[in-house]
Amino acid sequence: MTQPFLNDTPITTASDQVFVDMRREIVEGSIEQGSKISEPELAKRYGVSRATLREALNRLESCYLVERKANVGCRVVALTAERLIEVYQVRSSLEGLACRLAADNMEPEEVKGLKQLLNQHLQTQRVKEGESYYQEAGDLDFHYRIIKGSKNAHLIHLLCNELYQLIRMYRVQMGMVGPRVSKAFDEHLAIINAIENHDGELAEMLMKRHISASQANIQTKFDLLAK
Amino acid sequence: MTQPFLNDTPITTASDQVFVDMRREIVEGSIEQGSKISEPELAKRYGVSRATLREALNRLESCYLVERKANVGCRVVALTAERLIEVYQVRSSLEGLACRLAADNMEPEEVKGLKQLLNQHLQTQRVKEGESYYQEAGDLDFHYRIIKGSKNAHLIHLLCNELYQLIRMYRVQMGMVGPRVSKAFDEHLAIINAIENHDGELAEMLMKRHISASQANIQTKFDLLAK
DNA sequence: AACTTACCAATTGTCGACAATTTATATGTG
DNA sequence: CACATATAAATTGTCGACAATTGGTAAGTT
Repeated sequence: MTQPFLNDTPITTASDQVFVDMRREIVEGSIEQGSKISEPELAKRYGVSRATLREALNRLESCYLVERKANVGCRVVALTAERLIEVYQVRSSLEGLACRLAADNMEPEEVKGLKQLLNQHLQTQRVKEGESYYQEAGDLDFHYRIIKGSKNAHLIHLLCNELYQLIRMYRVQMGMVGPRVSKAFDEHLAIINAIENHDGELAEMLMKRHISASQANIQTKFDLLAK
Repeated sequence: MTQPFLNDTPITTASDQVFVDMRREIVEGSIEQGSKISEPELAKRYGVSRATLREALNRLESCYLVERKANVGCRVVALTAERLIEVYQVRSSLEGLACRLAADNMEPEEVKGLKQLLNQHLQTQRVKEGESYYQEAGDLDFHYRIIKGSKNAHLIHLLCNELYQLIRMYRVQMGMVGPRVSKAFDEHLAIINAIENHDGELAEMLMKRHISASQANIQTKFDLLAK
């Protein structure tokens, strides 16, 4: 399976490696959300100089995982309910656009691959009940392929390289509850059909709705924490 | 008048200054589009070390004005017709969203200010025929205020700090032709009315259409160059 | 005890130098 | 002469050290 949203760009330089490593740690939560980042400490930990670490921090800032203040320093982004809403409003709009474009621009074999992915997804889901990892990766791959199907390089970059890391962070750290899985499957199916019929308007609407449902799901976690 | 999209964040550090200076030069074209950037050369020119310059280059990359390749270097973005389409598809989607949100979230006095701006715009336009600078700034300010009126911090950052510099670059270097001015005024007026009536759906649609018209206008320039 | 001020430690910003990589030039071979 | 190879120059990536700024601590005043 393609590894979605884990950046297919080759890791050539040392700061690339630090960037990828830190990104993973932040998304997965082993570097805690909202925590302050000490440049000397992390530079030592990754075995690089501060210059290299700062290069990585800049890249992390570009994908919204850390926030910087001049002469003060860096903090890991905090996962708040407010930010979730803001980010998902943007995501819904952009991925709706991607889906509409995909309905026009996806190649037949790409659509075919998408269908195969969904079948595979279905089988995996049946066999491994409760095991959420594969479902997670499968869902990401689904979105990933549609975004790429838009053939809009700017949009692809914006979603895959910049925004999706933060979305993954919410999903990984807040988690997804169970009953959503089968519903998501049906929604994915409907979206594929719309794309196959080149019905961009419908595809966009279905994708937006699908993402809204996903948002509501995560929102639940915040509501539970607040009570 | 508020200076839209020229970043209200205070300039504290040296790399801030270089970033702002270079940004202006790139947007205005005095650093040519598509040209290679030599770090040693520019560092000397701005009187800073390469580390400081590279910090600025990272920020410029975040707002899509330069592109980087590992071990190769930096190039100023090239203004192509394809990219224009891609960027404006994204802009239309996001600013449509902003406009819809603004219809719900703008304070009455903000709407009032928007109307005043439009009146001011009208007068300026009558007095200074052909003088496109004020019209340009006025139009940017108009969009700027609506985006801020969305009250979505992530969206505001995305549009004002990241995307709009590239859009300004197209506008400044490709230019806007004449007859569009008065039409744009009418379109602005219709958008304000929709916002005032809290008709988000209509406001979004009008904004998208307004931006499409703007795109078509710039597209004309490319078509002229191609013949 | 509360508040201000001065100092100190720690952190970030910036610099110049070195190492690694790429690009251009020159040399050699079919 | 075209092409591949090797060498050299230039550029980017990385490092360690110093300067500037910030946040906290302690001393001092009312």
